[in-house]
Amino acid sequence: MRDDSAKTSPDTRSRILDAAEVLFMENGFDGTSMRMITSRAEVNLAAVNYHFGTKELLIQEVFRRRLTDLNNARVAVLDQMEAEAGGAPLKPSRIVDAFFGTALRMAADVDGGGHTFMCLLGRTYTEPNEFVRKFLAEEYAECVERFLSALYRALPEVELKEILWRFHFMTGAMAFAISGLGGLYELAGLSVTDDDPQRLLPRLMSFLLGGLRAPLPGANA
Amino acid sequence: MRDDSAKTSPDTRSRILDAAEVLFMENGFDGTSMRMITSRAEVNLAAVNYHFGTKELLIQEVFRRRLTDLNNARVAVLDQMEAEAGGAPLKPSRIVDAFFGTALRMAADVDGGGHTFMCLLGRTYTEPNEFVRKFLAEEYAECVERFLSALYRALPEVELKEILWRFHFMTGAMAFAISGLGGLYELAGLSVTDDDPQRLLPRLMSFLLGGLRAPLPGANA
DNA sequence: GTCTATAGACGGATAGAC
DNA sequence: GTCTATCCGTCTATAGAC
Repeated sequence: MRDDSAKTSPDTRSRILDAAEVLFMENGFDGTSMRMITSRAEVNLAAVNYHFGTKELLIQEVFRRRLTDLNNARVAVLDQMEAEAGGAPLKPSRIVDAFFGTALRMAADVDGGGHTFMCLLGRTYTEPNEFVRKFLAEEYAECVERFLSALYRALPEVELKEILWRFHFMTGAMAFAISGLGGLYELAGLSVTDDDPQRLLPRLMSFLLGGLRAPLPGANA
Repeated sequence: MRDDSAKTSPDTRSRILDAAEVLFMENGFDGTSMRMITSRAEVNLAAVNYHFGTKELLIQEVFRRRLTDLNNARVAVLDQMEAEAGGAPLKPSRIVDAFFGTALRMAADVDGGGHTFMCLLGRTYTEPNEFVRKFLAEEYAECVERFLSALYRALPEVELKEILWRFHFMTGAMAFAISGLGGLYELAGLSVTDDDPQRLLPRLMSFLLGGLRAPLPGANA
């Protein structure tokens, strides 16, 4: 998996990452102590610092491990579609699916931890912690730029700034779709969580596309 | 303001709440210590426990102080519209504006702290902390129920469960509109934050309405 | 690589004088 | 109501034996 020259025991390292992922998702970064992580992973406390150095670096690695794959997968789908289209603009629905659908399909993988990770990611989007922010921005930069310009070619009548905003709104809707506070409705006798996960993707997709293609707000002020 | 029998100095109490609001927004609950709060508020450390008891109760009061007003304002607008309509269903756009527009107008109040609070709220939506969750659910219950049934009457051809989901997605988009990770695009030479705040409301509104009225996902499986 | 033990700072909460 | 001083627990990180 990794080509570090120092071939560490993959077991300990991965168990730490898996435990940290779950606990960060459930309790946040500050709400999760090294001791909680090591006791869940059943490794020694000092092992974390041995393998990752500091808590901050551990957090980074929790993200990097999955985010690299996710964004590579997104770009790969986009590459493929653009190659097939041969210069013609793509349909917005296919671009949206390549970005948000890929993430949602990762979130559907409950056993492999994809679901946990996407919950964590959704939560982290609104965490203004400085260093996490910086790190995510770097990890996302390439991928986001590719998708924004694909959308701009697909919707030439829409200003780039408008597309940026709508991409932002779509990200928020997706974050909530995965990790949002479903419990808000429980008191109304309703629930959003005990639903067939298979239907989430089409539900979200039609919402996102409706929003993306909505009439533009009133003329330039 | 408050009719507690113990008439405490309003100054100290409010200064603590104001300081806590900002710091919770910037650093989260676990990332904010009592000492950070009291030193920002320029009050004594023991004053927090004197006025609020525990940190948890302080957190609750930070939310309760503004959320009660916000949700009352939302319901008041809805009441007014329903009274004028005299039994006829309302336009979805007016319902959406009553709920999300009211929040966004609160978020436009930067000096009075409304902006800070809405950022905090957006962040807290994805904070799975058990007791905050419970508290928010109770605070929201009445208001959300009112708006969901108003939407259901306005869109009788849409299943209630579908409306619930779309309300959820809309909430996510709004949370990001206010407090989301705008910095994700900065590396692409773009920005979503240095924009005219006056234009946010119409931008978000057309996106939300586009999503709400989007064609329903494929037939029942 | 893995362990024990501990340093050293900081957390929430409180006792008790004024 | 406001203050100082302090209890006591937990935190991250590291030193050093094995």
